[in-house]
Amino acid sequence: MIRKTIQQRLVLEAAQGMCHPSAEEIYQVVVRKHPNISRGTVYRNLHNLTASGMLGRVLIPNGAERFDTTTPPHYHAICKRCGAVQDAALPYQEQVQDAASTCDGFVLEKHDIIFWGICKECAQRAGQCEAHMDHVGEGPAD
Amino acid sequence: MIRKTIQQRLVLEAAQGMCHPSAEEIYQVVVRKHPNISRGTVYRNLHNLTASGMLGRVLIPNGAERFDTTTPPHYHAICKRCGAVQDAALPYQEQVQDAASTCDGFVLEKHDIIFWGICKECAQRAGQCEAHMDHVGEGPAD
DNA sequence: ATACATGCAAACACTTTGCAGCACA
DNA sequence: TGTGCTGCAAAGTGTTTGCATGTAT
Repeated sequence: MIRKTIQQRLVLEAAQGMCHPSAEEIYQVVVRKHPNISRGTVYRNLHNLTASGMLGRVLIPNGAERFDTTTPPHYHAICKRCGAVQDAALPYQEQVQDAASTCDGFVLEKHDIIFWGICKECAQRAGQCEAHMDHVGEGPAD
Repeated sequence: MIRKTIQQRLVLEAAQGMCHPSAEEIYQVVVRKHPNISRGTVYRNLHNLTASGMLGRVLIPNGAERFDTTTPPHYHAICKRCGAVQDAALPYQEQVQDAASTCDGFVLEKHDIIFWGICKECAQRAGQCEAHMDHVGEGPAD
C-alpha cells in the first residue's frame, strides 16, 4: 500500500505549483524546505504519484521527463530552441484515435501530439539579433 | 563541407537496411564490417546524416532515438511493453497542423503523433500467459 | 596542405537501484 | 511490528565531447 510521507507531500505540492516542471526543478524546490531529501526519493515519489494517477506526465522526446497536474488529455508544444513546454491550444482529437485504433496487429490505446516550434521569448530574442542564436534544445530536423 | 568516409557510408547503409534502428543497433551492424569503428563516430555520422536530410529520425519519448529512411511525414506507433516502433496507418493530418499553427505566441512548425499500444507479438505473449508479463519499455500511465 | 573525420576515453544528463536504517500504518 | 520509504552512493543508459592522429579533398 502507498504510504504518506512528508517527502511525498512536498514533491506533490511542488509539482502542482509549477508549470510542467522536470524532476530536477521539483528537487530544487523541495530541497529548500527539506534539505536532506535526495534526488532518488524525488524520482521514486514522482513515479509513485504518476502511477497512482495523482500526477500527470509529459514525455519529452530527447529530453527530461516533465510533470503535470492531472487533467483531461491534451497536447503540448515544445520550443526547439529552449525546450520550454506549453499546453497546445488544439483540443483533444477523438477522431485521431478512432482513425488509427488498430494498425497491423498493434492495438493502440492512446496517442500524444507534440508540436515543435519557437516560443514567444525565443522569437523575440531571435528578432533582436538573428546572428547569435544557438540551438539549446535541439529539436527534430526541419 | 560534409566529407565522404567509409564509416559514413556504412552507417547510412546500415540505417537504411533496418527498420527504425537505434544508434546502438546500427553500431552493432556496422562494427561487424568495420571492427574499429567507435560509437562516437556512429553518433556523429547519424547526426550529420539527419542534419543533411539523408536520414530521418524518430524521437522516442523516454527512450533512445531511432532512425528512419527519409520519407514524407508520417506517424509512429510504439509498443508500451517492448518498445517496438512501427509506422502508423494514419496518414499525415494537414488540418492538425493548420488548426494549431500558433498558440499563445508559440510559432508551431511541425508536429508528431505518437500512438501508444501493444504490438502483435506482445499481445500474443500476453494471451499465452497473462501473469508473466513485465513492462519492459514503460510507456505513459494509462 | 588543411580542414574535417576518426578512435578512444572521459564526461555528461537523466534516471534507477542496492542497501542499511528509519518511520508510518 | 513489519512493510514500505528514506538517504546515500554507485551504477546504468544514451549521448556528447576533447584530443591527438588520420584522411579525403
